[in-house]
Amino acid sequence: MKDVSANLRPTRRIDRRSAGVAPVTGADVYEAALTAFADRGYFGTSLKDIANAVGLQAPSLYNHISSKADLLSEIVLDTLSTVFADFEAAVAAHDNPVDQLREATYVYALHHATHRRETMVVNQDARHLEGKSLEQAQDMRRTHERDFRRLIADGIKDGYFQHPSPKLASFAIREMCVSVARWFHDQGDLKPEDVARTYASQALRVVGVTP
Amino acid sequence: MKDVSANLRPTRRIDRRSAGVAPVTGADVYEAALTAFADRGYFGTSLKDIANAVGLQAPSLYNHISSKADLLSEIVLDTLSTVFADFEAAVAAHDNPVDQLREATYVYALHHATHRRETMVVNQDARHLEGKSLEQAQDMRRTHERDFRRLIADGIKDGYFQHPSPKLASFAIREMCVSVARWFHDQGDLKPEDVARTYASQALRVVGVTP
DNA sequence: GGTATATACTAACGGGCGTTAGTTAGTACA
DNA sequence: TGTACTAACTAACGCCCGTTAGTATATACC
Repeated sequence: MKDVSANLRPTRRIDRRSAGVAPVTGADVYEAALTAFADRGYFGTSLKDIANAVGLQAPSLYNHISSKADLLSEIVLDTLSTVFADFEAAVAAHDNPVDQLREATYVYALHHATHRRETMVVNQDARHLEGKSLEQAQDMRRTHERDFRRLIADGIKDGYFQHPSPKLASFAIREMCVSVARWFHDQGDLKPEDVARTYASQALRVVGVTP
Repeated sequence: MKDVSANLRPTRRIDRRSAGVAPVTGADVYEAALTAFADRGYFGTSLKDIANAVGLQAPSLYNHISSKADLLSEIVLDTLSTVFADFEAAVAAHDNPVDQLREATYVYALHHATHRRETMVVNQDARHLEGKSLEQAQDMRRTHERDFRRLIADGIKDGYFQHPSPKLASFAIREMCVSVARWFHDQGDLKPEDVARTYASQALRVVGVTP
């Protein structure tokens, strides 16, 4: 590049370094990927999309990430482990199935309202993980599913709940919470806590508990 | 191609026409696309994947389809219009909100159990439609959503249901049905009708109706 | 002031994508 | 037997993808 007039031509793309702009961080990239993946899906998002969202050229992303797949697995595994930890804490905080289910549903619904993008990516794109990341994600999901169902099955067995099928009750309750991420919007009239409270009471209704 | 020994070399790909195999139909392609899209998503599926599934080379698909996008829009619009028609019929068949909601939930859950692939594609990939197809899909979805919510709102207003929010009740009921497509399997112990019946009664419980 | 490091850039690679063009094999019918 | 049509094939196009290589700029520290 010997063109000395380069810095005079306005058609030239500006170089982020010469523009006095703060450098992009790994967190910025993570954030942009989150938004893009949630919006258009993992395969519907290119690295160029993500780079443009943070004001970089695509190859510059590699100063912050190790691959596109790694970005996805970070999002999915972070989210799943948080969700699972929340569930365990909710159950441990109470000593009867009614309060345990109410609290577990509350934190599950709440998380899907307060972390819409993360949970949408988990539910849409976790299947596109590969290798060890996929296994880890599947393990966490299975464990959460098993424990949630067991909570309901025990509640039925001990007479707290009335329902013909722990399996169906568990799927229904969990999946109605999951879908909160699909329609909830912060600027609406409802606060995440309102939604979570209503969903917790819906969960109890599903298993036959009426206040 | 002047190689006269071509028909002697076993490494050569067989030509479907010379193999005495029945020709592929448009329905075959539709079916294969359905399975692939449901499994790996629209962007996760290549035309080569679909072609291989029916035993063709990718360009041969164009004897049966007009484009990949068209294949998606056909699946999505077919499914949405069926689902919406089912809902209308269910409501029209009864004259009180309790029976209407029970029936509407029953057919909605049933369709998600009996047409898993179709409904999964709708819910995962309808957003990737473009132009008029996207608008049509959004319109149908919005109408269904509005009518479902209105059914619940009216039921609350007239004292049949008890629930603080028609919006939340409607989302919860609809989305728990949608998710049936995600876990239901035909070879399990439950029949689609069993699941639908249980979900219908769960829906009534959500709005405070106890049998 | 010199050097190391982090962060950015451009150029380019190999590969897969959806799609089009042009050709060939089998079938139905005059 | 000749002709038209359907359904298949191969070849190839232009484009975008994720990623790597190599280079430049700004900053932090000695």
